[in-house]
Amino acid sequence: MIDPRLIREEPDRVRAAQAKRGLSDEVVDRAISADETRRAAIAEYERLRAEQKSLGKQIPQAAPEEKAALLEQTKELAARVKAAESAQSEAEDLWRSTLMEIPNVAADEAPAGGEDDYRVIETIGTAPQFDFEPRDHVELGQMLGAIDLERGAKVSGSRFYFLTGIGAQLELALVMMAMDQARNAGFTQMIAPALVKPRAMEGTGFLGQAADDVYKIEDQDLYLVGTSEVPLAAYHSDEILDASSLPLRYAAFSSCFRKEAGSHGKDTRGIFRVHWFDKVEMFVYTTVEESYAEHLRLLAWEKEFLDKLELHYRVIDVAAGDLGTSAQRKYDCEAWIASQGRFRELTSTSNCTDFQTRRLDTRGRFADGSIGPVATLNGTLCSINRPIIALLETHQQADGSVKVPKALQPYLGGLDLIKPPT
RNA sequence: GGAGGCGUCGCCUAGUCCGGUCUAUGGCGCCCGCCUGCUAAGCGGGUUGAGGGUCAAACCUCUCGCGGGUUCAAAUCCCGCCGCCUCCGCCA
Repeated sequence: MIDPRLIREEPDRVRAAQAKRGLSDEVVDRAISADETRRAAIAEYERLRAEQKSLGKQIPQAAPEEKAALLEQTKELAARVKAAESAQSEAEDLWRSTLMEIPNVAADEAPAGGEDDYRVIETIGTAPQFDFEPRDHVELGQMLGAIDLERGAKVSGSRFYFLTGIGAQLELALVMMAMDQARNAGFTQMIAPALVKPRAMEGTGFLGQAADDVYKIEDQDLYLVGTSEVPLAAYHSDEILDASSLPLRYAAFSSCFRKEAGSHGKDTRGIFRVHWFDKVEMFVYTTVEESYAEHLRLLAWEKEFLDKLELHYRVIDVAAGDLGTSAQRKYDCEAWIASQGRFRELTSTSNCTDFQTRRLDTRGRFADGSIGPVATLNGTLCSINRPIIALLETHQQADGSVKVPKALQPYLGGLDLIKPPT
């Protein structure tokens, strides 16, 4: 949720932000009028309620002959208070739900426009050159006994898979490498629940435009998370954090589930776009002022991880219209996927400023004793599947074997070359 | 899943049976001040959060796990839910 004061004090800034994302600004006018209605309703209710309270106080001391008249009066007033109260809460609900429709105000620096309007910030390394016909990860995964797609489909349906043998080892190695890196950088390691209550989903902004992508548990008020950003953002909900403890840096491992509705026919081959995968995610609580610098640090940690995997990748500044509800700015790291001849998203880091914390009621108590908003940021450290794809395709050899990047070798028991099982 | 107990302003706690003066008691911690060469002790004051209102204030409203109900009036009575604890059952 954006700062309600923005609507009242700088509505034009919000209108401009909507336009930058390619959204209509009529919601701004609705929010302004909902705010006015709400404040009028509050004033009316509070006026009646104050009257009711003061009359109520007179009743115990009232002389018996006055009592009946007083009771009559207060009884009538009670009905009006009740009506005013429900009018007030109705106005409050409308105001809140209108505000909730408004996504975070994109950073001035974020490019305007949609998915294709990103700006390339930098490109690292060069595309691998092969003196043979390179295989894609599906073929390599099969040759190496690492990925079993047929049985994944048999057991769970399309966009499911088993990681087998060296594939399973690769996941564990990547997870450990990511977790070690995070811990060394001062993150607290976490294993987070993959099922959450509506509050957590709503609070992180995933029940808005992304709702179609979210699995809901039948007959229960629980959702499967698409990222551990969700449980981590809700982790400190309803809390006031001591600002001197900031930044709070968490690195969580969890499974992630996505319906991938609306992407039928897209990336159907292999394990690039799947309904379930595991991920190590960085999540930070910090001050709004520090969040911009922290965002660059998260990006640096993502790059460090990709560097260790010796991948060719680029960093893009995602355009406003493609930011998602909560983000103020987002950088994606896209690795070169040889079989596709293009860069594809492997990791992503977002600065959500105080958008999520406002919804989830997480605040900070600062050195001067004041209480105010704090910011959240998230960043993928390792999304497992896609790094495996990039790894296999980038480091493949003519015979189908795959070189293991130096940094990953210790996590595979010193293995430097993955060979097809004999 | 069954039975019982509990949930009060950072922590502990009084109040709940018997509704109104609860504007929620006291202690700890914390903050400010006084005092004392320093420190400690002592003394005095402050200390939930949100919203409305205002130039700022004053002031007002809400907040005793959450939601509803009864009532002129609810921490207190009634109903539902959630969480925690104990025991039993089941289970990885």
